Amino acid sequence: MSHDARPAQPTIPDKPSLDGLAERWAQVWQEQGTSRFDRTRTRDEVFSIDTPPPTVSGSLHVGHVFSYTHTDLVARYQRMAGREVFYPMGWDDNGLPTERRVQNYFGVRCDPSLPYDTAFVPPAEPDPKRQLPVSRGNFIELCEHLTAQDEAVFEEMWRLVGLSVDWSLLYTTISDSSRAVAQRGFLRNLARGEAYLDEAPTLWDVTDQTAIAQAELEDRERPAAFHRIAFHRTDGGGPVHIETTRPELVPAVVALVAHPDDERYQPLFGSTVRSPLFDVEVPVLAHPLAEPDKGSGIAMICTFGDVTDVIWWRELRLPTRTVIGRDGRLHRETPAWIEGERAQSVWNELAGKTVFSAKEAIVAALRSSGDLEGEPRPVTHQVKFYERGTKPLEIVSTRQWYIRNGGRDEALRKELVARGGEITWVPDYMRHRFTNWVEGLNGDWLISRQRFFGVPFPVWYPLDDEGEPRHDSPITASEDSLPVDPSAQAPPGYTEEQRGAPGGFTGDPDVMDTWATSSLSPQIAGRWETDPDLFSRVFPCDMRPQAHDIIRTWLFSTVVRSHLEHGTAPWSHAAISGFVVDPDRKKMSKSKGNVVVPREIIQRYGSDAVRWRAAMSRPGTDSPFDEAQMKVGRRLATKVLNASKFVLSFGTAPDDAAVTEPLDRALLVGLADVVDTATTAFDDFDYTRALETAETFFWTFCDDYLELVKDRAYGAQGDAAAASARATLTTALDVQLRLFAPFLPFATEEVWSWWQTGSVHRAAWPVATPLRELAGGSGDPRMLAVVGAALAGVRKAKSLAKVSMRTDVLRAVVSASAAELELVRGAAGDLKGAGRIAELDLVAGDTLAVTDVQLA
RNA sequence: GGGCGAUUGGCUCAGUGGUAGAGCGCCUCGUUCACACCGAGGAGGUCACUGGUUCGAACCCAGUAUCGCCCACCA
Repeated sequence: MSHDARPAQPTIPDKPSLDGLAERWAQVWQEQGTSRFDRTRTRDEVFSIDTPPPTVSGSLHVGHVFSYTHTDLVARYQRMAGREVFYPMGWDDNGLPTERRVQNYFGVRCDPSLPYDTAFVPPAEPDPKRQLPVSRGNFIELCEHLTAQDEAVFEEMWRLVGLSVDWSLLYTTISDSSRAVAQRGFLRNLARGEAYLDEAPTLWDVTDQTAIAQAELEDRERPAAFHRIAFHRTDGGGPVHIETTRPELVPAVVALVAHPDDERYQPLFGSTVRSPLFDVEVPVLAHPLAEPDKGSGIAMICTFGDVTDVIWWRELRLPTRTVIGRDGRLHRETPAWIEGERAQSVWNELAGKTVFSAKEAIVAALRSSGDLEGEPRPVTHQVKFYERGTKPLEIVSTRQWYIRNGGRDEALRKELVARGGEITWVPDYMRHRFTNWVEGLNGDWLISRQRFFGVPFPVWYPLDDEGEPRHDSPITASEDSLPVDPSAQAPPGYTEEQRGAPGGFTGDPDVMDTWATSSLSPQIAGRWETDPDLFSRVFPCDMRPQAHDIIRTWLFSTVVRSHLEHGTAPWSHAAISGFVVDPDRKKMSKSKGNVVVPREIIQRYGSDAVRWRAAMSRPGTDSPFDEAQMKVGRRLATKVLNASKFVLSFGTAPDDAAVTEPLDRALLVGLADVVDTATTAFDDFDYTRALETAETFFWTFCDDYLELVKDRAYGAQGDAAAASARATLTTALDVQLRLFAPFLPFATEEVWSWWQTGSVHRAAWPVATPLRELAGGSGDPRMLAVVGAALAGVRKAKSLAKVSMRTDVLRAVVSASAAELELVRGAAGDLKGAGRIAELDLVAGDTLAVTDVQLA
């Protein structure tokens, strides 16, 4: 309250400006530790936020700015409301995106077989077509070098946007402590049997040459063609035609399959057929997944053309005949099951070719052998891609690490759905995305990646007498040795000389997927197991803010890890942001070229304006980018500066000044209601409603209240009436600045500095009761609206007469109901002053109207 | 195929049972005594459609259509 404040000598600029405010105040907040977390506060006093660590290898677009601003709005509110806010920032710098950026930026690629080169310097002019092979150690150094640069740019942006994070809590996902957390989490999973190694068909990206998890898939439409191909019955019957979009997989066929009820094929069940060109004998089998109305109703099962093949292969216990390698090309060697001169010569045409070229070659061969019936029939179908990839995924059989996530376990799946149910979702309907995803899982979580810049698995494998690794008995690192790098350190009980030697050991060559680390962000930020005191004060967290696109990845995997390790949901609230989409409502993406660069927008309109626009997009809702909206936010921020300057120009009232005038009391009571509404809204994470409420009131305050009382505040109605106005003005300003502080941190802090001490962001969130008390327990909140309407009537008369608003009015008549007239009468002096009305008559009427306006 | 959301003035969106709202844009006028990064006033909508419930429906129920997003084992 202004009564408590001890205003410093106000130093108000003649022409207040938004320019440069962000840079100036961001600097001050940093120096004064305005957002510093006090870790001595108890858990119930703390509001902890599990901030999304942005991927630093990309560039920030305006959607990131909006989403992170949403978090900051809540953080600033909670801090003012008295909670000690734990608000860290993290950089997600490990993983494939960083590797790709390094490959392109420096023109290199990682070759783990090379030795570390201490004198290595990256090529001066990277040749994108000819990537220079570098050792794993040099490659990782380049990753670290480039991410450090990127992170500095990100941090500068966040300061400019005004995120009130405690930068002393900054973490990176590739740091020693994050690697230790990820490895510890993994070792715990392994010890409890939740992590396991399995050799299985795996979705494989042939470009990056790594396994991919279900959560990273996306379907894309691709043109394809059905090829109708003849298989030959071994009992001498006529040909059996299958239709396939992948004729290049004919050499990988292991069976044909039709629906058990399909009468057309029932006679064939149990018999065998021979594949065209290769003459490989395969059984004809029945399985309910085969759909009679698809293609010819009978399909060839290959190892592996798609995920259905994998299911058939597994359930029908079929052999494995892989023809596509990890590089996406057909094997160079002739597979063992391909025998005979003709089969061999066909294979020679395919060997080493890409899937695309092999398809052309085999179609030509099928056509000349007469096994292709008719012409291929073009279709469009959905093909699985790695979400960051450019080529369709293949399925290859590999040994990978998995973590149980309910994908193969009904009981665990139910537990995880229940955990999701414990979380308060903002908005609530987002919980369906979570449930939907969990219930649709069809396998465990594949966490290993055949890459380099990531967290290594803290395990080694003993080598048998032939030097072959024994994957069934991994040697694990001890927790106190973490982080470890099994490619550079020997396991307990071995020496480095035994690496690779028979009877010795070999390190696990893989790294964990990014999500296997970032799913532990609460544990990383809260320093799990290395600082139990801190962890107990921040975990489980109060809030997980994030966008809706990564519910299936980051949100879900965090729930999995927390459930398995701690037996709890990781947070009480999940606040889901929407996207900023382009004006055509398409998602912004670099490839579409519709990305809005935040720096330019911030420079043009200012940080507060951009934050205002972010706050106007409600949780979970996508909103189109519209530059015109930024102007509205800028106008508000400017108005705050100018109106504040005006209010303060009246001077503050004496401490014992009483608010006596009915209009002043009405304003305070109305403001008290606004405070209640905004507080409730913020408690529900509904920052948009909090802003709208405060903003609507503020414009009424400026347009009507300020106009009505300024004469009185100057002293036109005597000292007591002036003191009442001044006390109301300063109190209302003080409260409104605090209401706006989360949204417009820079403009409000600037004004605050003119007349208050300390930061507005460490001031208390306003409460309603003192406002109502200052209003003397009375005050009719309708009064301002009614008197404002009467003033509008006078303005309208002047507007219609096309005269200045400053034109004097000789006489005006206000007609209204008795109750309304009573309200107008209470502020008649103010109304006459604001309208420049000499004589004001009040007469009874049905609805409020201003008539008989006689202009001078 | 399953799920979720949306459909209100030219645009972006509030409004969850009681006489259609805001901002932007548009039109008119004013203005340098807080604010031209300004002020005042105005025009503009049968609330996607069809039924139902109700004294009363933008709002509740059932269905339809269109759009968007998420998910799915489409050879």
